[in-house]
Amino acid sequence: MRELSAPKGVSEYFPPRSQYFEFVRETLISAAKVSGYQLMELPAFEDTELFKRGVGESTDVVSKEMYTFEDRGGRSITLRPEGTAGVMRSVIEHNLDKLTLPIKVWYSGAFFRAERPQAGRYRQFYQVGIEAIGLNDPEIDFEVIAVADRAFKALGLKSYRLDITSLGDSKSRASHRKDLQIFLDTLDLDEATRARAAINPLRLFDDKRVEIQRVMEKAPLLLDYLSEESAANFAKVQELLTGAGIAFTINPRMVRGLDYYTGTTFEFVSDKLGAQSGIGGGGRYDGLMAELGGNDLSGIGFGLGVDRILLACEAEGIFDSTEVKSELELFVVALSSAEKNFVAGLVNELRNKGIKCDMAYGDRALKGAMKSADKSGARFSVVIGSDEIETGKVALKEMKTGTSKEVRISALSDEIKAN
RNA sequence: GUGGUCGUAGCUCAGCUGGUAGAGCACUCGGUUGUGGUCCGAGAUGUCGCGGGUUCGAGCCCCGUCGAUCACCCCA
Repeated sequence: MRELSAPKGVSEYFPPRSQYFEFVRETLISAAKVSGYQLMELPAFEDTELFKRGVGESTDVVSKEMYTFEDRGGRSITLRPEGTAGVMRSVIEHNLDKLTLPIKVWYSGAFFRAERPQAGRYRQFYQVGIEAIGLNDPEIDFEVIAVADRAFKALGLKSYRLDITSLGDSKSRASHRKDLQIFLDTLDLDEATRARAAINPLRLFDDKRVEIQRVMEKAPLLLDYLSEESAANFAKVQELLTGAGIAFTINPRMVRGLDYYTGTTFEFVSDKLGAQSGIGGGGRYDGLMAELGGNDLSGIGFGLGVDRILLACEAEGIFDSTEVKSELELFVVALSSAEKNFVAGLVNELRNKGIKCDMAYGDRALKGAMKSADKSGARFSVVIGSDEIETGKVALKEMKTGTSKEVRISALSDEIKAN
């Protein structure tokens, strides 16, 4: 048994798999950037109060999954369990809402939830998210969903679906909640289920037990209680999605875990994963900013789970066909220890010119050095002995074909760039 | 927080009804003088998760503990 090991439930990415993680994360970020979103780099921990007020004390995330501790000044600090609340806090704090609206930002980083780990669920996990704040319009709802969809398509994902619904405005929700409560009172539910319903009656729509699902088929749906304006907005979002060729399913039984969602709400689900199949989700949040003490601006955003998306990519075999390695261009081998210094200098110079290259370290025999050249994945290799240093010419060998070509050392970088 | 399964070399695992450990892959070196990917040969590596107990004797049985994993709750 090792003395030290990683804390329970954290994900770690190291070579060679880390390159796929990086590829996934960068692809997700690119989709946000190409749509005009700008970076917001925020702290990984915040005042505990922010999440209690922002995410909602009735949620499981806040009531039992937060990493909360007291710092040396006696302040209650919490490692961020999600990204939206922190973005809102920063926008309010720095008066970003005085700028042109909407504010469009993206973020990426680690998030923390003290849950029991399982496939695709970690205590520290990675998300890429975007927020568009200060505009309540179907076209921005559509844009946000389209950013996520574009990201998934860019990765080459196929086996995923998009569920959407609308939670309407506060009036729609209030009247629905009343009717739903009356309906639930007619049911014979066990205590645990009843307790869950008391916190958020919508939760029952998401229950995995078939008995509950069957009973809930007759329950009143929030979608039928939408105000005229909400319904019109939702219809417009659907129209835009359809026009863009983005397939979706209206799922009136969809339930999200965070309290702040209103209006358009959506979820991307992969069917190649286990129980934790949600690869991203988000929605509109009308009252959040005001709740946190800012102007009453509406916003919409999403969070995408980088860990789960990586898992989904692997499950779909995407990396079998896609080349994601940032390929090393050249591997330099010194024939003997006499040429070591020359090689170190040459490699350093080539790197200055932007050539991705590496060399054989230590005192390995030529065969061993060539083996590491092979494993490095470099496109070309060069062996340098006293002859090469004397003539200034080397045999530039293309590893895949095994053929080589005589090149002047001074022309190496140009030759490699040209190929 | 609850439940199932599992914990043997770097990795994947084998180890029959208890008699003090193996395979494949990977790794290092070599197969005569400066070239990798195939092939052949040689070599190194384990307090069998940890702590107790039963036994003449435990990797194998019992208890505890830690960890991993999957599922529930919930969620990215």
